[in-house]
Amino acid sequence: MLLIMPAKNQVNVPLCSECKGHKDNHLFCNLSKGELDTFSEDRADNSYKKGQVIFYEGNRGHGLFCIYEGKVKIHKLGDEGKDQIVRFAKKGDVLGYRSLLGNEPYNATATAIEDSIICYVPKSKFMDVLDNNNDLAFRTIQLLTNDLRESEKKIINITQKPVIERIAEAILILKEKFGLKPDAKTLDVILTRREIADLAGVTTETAIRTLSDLNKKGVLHLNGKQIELVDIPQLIRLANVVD
Amino acid sequence: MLLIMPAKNQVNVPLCSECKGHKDNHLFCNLSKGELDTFSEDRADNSYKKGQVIFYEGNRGHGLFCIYEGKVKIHKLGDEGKDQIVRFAKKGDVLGYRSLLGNEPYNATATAIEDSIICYVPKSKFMDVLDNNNDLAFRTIQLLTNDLRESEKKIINITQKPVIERIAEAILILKEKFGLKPDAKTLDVILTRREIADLAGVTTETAIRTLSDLNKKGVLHLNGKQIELVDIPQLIRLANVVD
DNA sequence: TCATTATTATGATCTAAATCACAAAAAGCA
DNA sequence: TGCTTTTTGTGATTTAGATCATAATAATGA
Repeated sequence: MLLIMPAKNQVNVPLCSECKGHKDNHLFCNLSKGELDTFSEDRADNSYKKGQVIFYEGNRGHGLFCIYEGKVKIHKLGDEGKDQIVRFAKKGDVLGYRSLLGNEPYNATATAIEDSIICYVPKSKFMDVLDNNNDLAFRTIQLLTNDLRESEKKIINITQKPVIERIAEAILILKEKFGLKPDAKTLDVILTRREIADLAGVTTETAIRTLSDLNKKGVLHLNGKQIELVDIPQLIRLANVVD
Repeated sequence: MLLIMPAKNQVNVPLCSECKGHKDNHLFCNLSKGELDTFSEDRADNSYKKGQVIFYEGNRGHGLFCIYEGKVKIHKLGDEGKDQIVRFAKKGDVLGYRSLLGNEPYNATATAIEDSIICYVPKSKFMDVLDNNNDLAFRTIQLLTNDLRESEKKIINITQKPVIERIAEAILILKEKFGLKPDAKTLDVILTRREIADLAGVTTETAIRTLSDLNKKGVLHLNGKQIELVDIPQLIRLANVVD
């Protein structure tokens, strides 16, 4: 039994109002400098090593997590050790808002999949701003509708698609979320085969075999944990994405 | 090919401000009489026969549906005719808010599973109220977090549980949503075996066999489409619900 | 009312993916 | 550095549930 303790070393993170993380249609993109400064006032900036848990399913949260640097998986543990990855989060993404807003325990566990720096903003600070900012409420609704759409799509995929299509789709989900390295081919994220299996909802062995299949077919090129997308159109055809 | 045309007969439905549908923590429970009256102004009250479609996945909505009377299934059609029921709605429930808020096409199809009367409120009326009512935004967020929690739970169930547990859970979901008849035993909803299969994510044959199993085991008593819950504790144990 | 279509039911067969079992390679650690 | 643990990889076997086939029953509608 390996005991992982969260590393609570303070690190150097700019003020929320100076942070480059929230641009485009980020949850916080329309907040005023003043509102963002409120967040910084009582903020804790923690660093997490790969494998460390940010929060556990079933526990209650009292604040919001915002990823300054790094990558995180959101996953639910079933009975008998099976794990299902629900979604990923990366730099700029906000975690834990759902449990905060619904005032309910975390519905899933968040674990760093690489060394990460994650800011924690206490509930009260966020709620104060939310109460007086309709745009923030709208953007929250937007985030939730996105998550819900993806979640419902996943249900269809898992019930109605054979393994090769689910693995293909898993690879495309990773491409969508984390993008490709400068070579424009290799996925910019490192996962174990087990994690890919947990994302696609299959066993590790099946994921390994299927990836190896896609490698033989020339759709992917596997280089250890590096996954190169050789034939993206074919990958899309295989994933047979409905929407 | 059977062509079902929506029945657009006007029926007698009270003003929104007089409607008994929104109590407890209903989405509209805290709206003022004035706000509710705005909804009535431009409302259309339509009746749908069992089997008729309220809206189709992929189409765009321009308003909100509120069920005055009846029951509805929300479902997604996969390729090759397979269908997955995502959730149900009944008297008082609001439909289509997600597509409205996210400004995106319907993510699923809504079909009446019994004769229903459903009110339609145009988008503008709803948005006008939402813009000036923070409580409504909060309640919307609440609805979304609930849906999302259920959806993610469904993913775990489908990937990690054997069929008997999924069917048991499906029956419990129906009990939760539609309750029992005055006899306190029989589910207060009529579904085909195929629909129960579509809810649990299995084939019709498997659903029939599994229900028949539960019947033999004395957990359920099947009487045509009437399902009597004989041993609820055992049903819960079987469903092995995680939360 | 009878004809047609949809639904329920059950048995036989098949198969995709899980499980089991073991070895090699890689990663982590003292 | 060598030692332990984790991860990857492949083959053999099993099995849950899908698929196929066919009949009986119930619902629908002209």
